[in-house]
Amino acid sequence: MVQKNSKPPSAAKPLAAKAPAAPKRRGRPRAYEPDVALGKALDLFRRDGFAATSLDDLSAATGMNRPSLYGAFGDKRALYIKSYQRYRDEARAAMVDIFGAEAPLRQRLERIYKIALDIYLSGDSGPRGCFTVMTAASEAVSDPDIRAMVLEGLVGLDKAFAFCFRVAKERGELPGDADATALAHLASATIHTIAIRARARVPRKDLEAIVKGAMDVMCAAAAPPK
Amino acid sequence: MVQKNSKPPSAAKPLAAKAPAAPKRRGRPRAYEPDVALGKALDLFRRDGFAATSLDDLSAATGMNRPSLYGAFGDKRALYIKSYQRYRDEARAAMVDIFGAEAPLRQRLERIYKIALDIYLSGDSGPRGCFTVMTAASEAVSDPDIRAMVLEGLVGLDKAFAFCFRVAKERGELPGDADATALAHLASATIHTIAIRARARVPRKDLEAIVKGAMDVMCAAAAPPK
DNA sequence: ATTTTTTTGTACCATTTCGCATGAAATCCC
DNA sequence: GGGATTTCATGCGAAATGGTACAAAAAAAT
Repeated sequence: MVQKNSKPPSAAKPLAAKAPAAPKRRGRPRAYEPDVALGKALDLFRRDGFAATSLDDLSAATGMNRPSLYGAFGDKRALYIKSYQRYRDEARAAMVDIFGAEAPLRQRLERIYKIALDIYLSGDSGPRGCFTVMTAASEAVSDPDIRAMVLEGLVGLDKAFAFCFRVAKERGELPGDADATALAHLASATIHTIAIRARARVPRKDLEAIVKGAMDVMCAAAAPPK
Repeated sequence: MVQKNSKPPSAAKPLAAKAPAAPKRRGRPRAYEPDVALGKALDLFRRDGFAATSLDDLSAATGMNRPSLYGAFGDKRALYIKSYQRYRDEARAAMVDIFGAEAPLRQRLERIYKIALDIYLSGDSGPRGCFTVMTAASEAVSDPDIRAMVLEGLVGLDKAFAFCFRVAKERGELPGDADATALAHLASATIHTIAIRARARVPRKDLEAIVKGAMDVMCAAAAPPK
């Protein structure tokens, strides 16, 4: 029941850093690091989904006993939501720089998909896929709050890609009549398809081939076939 | 505990129709129609996934009590697999004619996506998405047999689309240097993305717009921009 | 009518699940 | 040190879960 792997989560609260070192809390010190515990919970939820992940599993994985879990995160649903928020924050953080970068379109796409593959294929017990896709496909999507988060994640990705393609058009990397929105949806669809295939244990090499083919088509308008 | 909605499943065993009417079984007649029961089970699994669907739910939905369920289909996992097989059979049957049709590429794609949307958006309690995607995203994918089925479903769709695009190339609807495999993966990806978005309750109109944009891009090579 | 065969319906079992109550433990403040 | 405060750890309990035993029921075969 002791937390191993207490790697500092790199940035618990990057902004408005109150209490940077030791806030000197009053009672018994907690035996867990909320951030790493949430990470473990996220890992479990990603692997097994909401319903198939029990509090016992979560307790074992986080090193927290059930009452501590409950006190720290609330009930299972709340923990799931917090896990999902953390996932989105991390994924967004990993991609936001690239989406806003100055590099040419093709290069940005390559970087985005590389990160996506890294995220989807990591995991000790098999590839983990995309949590947004997992959640959308699970029964959790019947929960309006969770569904709203899924929708937000989906359109957020669409918008980021659309921004990319719009910038590329302005730079002349794509012809003026290219449909940035349609290309963005295709780019998102490629994200989704590799997330799904990763879960089915399609090897990375194959996924990379799919990504490459998709990029070729999406960037094709840049170099008209004739 | 009585099965309503005993609509004839249109074709229980279309081929090799043994015992067409009354095989005169020997014991007490069963109070359920295996085909409609399996359909109900499929509906439940599609809505809630494997883990969140209990035998009580299945029993209530099928009108069969638990021992009958067990006797007819085996345990929960076996029932899930049978449900998935049925789904795949139906989806394949709905699409196979179109994939092999003589119509021009664009028209065939339109028809395929129309059917996909019909499948994914139907359901009394919300859109149901694609069972293959659902299964891939669920914990059921850790089961090797189920994973193999998922993989088969994914590559089956890829191949069907690839065939479409290859035929289109031969007919001159696409330039000779078009990458049929890459286009097929994009076509599958479009299927996947609308399945996911349907679960998030994106309205049909929006999904149709996504499909249209994707088709425009995929068929773009047919009419080179210049 | 009796037997045989198949299915139904009820009830049950062992296990798991989620959530919480309760008391012990560890730390800070005085 | 004593009290206050926060957390840990054990474990309970009610409900749900997957699966099954067993007898009654319904039909055909004899």
